[in-house]
Amino acid sequence: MWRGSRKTPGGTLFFAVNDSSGAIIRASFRDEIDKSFVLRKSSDLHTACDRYSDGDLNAFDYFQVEQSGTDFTGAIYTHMRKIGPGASMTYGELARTAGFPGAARAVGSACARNEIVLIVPCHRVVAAQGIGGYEFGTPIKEKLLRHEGLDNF
DNA sequence: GACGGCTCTGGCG
DNA sequence: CGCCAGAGCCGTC
Repeated sequence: MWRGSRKTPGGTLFFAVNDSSGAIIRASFRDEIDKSFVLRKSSDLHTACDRYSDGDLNAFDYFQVEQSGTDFTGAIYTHMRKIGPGASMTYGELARTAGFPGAARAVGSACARNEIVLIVPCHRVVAAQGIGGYEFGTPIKEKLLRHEGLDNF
């Protein structure tokens, strides 16, 4: 495992990657990565962050992710990654799309437990009435959405 | 049981 | 319209 960090429009993103699989296992706007992991200052993920910041909003598309969870959260995260940049979906819509109609609230919980922020774009999931909540504060969520071209929040 | 990044309805101004 | 209870709803711990 190795770790790294890079500045993004949402603040500094701290991440961890599994070197055997190459998959991202953690990404957060808080520095909560295991310090025993080797620190890397550059990688394709670092460059992807730079590209994303420069406007290449699909820069994370190719990256593999590994995240523990249940069948439910797995389905939610999978369908979450299908929400393209510049788009958004409500908690209820995502629930229905993933095959769990009526589970809007549970989707909120799944978003809150997402351990690979930004790459798994939980910030694109909004409430039916407004922007909805965010683990690191709605201002950051708003900045990200704005960066992706959604000014209506 | 209890608790969340929810949602819809109904009332009130 | 907008704002504020109230009451369901669903998966987790």
